[in-house]
Amino acid sequence: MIINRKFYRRNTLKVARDLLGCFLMREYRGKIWRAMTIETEAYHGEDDLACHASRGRTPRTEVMYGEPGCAYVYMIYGMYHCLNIVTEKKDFPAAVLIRGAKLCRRPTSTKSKTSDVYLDGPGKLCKFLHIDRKLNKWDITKGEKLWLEKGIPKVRPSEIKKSQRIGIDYAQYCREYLWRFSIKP
DNA sequence: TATACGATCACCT
DNA sequence: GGTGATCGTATAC
Repeated sequence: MIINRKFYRRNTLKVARDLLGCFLMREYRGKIWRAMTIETEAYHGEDDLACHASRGRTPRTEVMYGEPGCAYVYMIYGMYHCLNIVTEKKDFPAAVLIRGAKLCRRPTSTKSKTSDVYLDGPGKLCKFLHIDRKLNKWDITKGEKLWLEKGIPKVRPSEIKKSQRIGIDYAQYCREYLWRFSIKP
């Protein structure tokens, strides 16, 4: 079931947690890839010094102020892209960074062993799924090119690990927020 | 116009 | 543990 806009128009931390165990779907050149989200981070509002919108509305951050359920894709370090999902009501800047996912593949042998491919890291994830700036501002509630589907069963709170966000040492006290969520192995 | 640096990763020691 | 690749963005001039 495709996740609708109402799901994203909620508190960013809740969306970040609830996106764990969901399926990230990517349609590219006639193929559809499916990956289970296993790690996310929340970036919430102008008061969050780690959030790109902490310096206000700019051409780059504009998408985060728009309707929830859109993709915010930006280039980082000149060589990687990061995929975020815009959350909260219009005009409140927030997004969930998809940091990691597990590709769903068919068994490789008759012993029914699956070959798990981990897209661990936002840059690697985007590279594999061919996600780049062309998908910035893309509406991910349409079920085309890029969207998310509900995971079954839902991940239980006891299976979710909280920790500090990565690579935001500049964010002062905000670096201590436990806004990184991952599924315990 | 110029410059500093980053929501990363691969590779090195 | 550390560093280089590489360029869009924000900020300063």
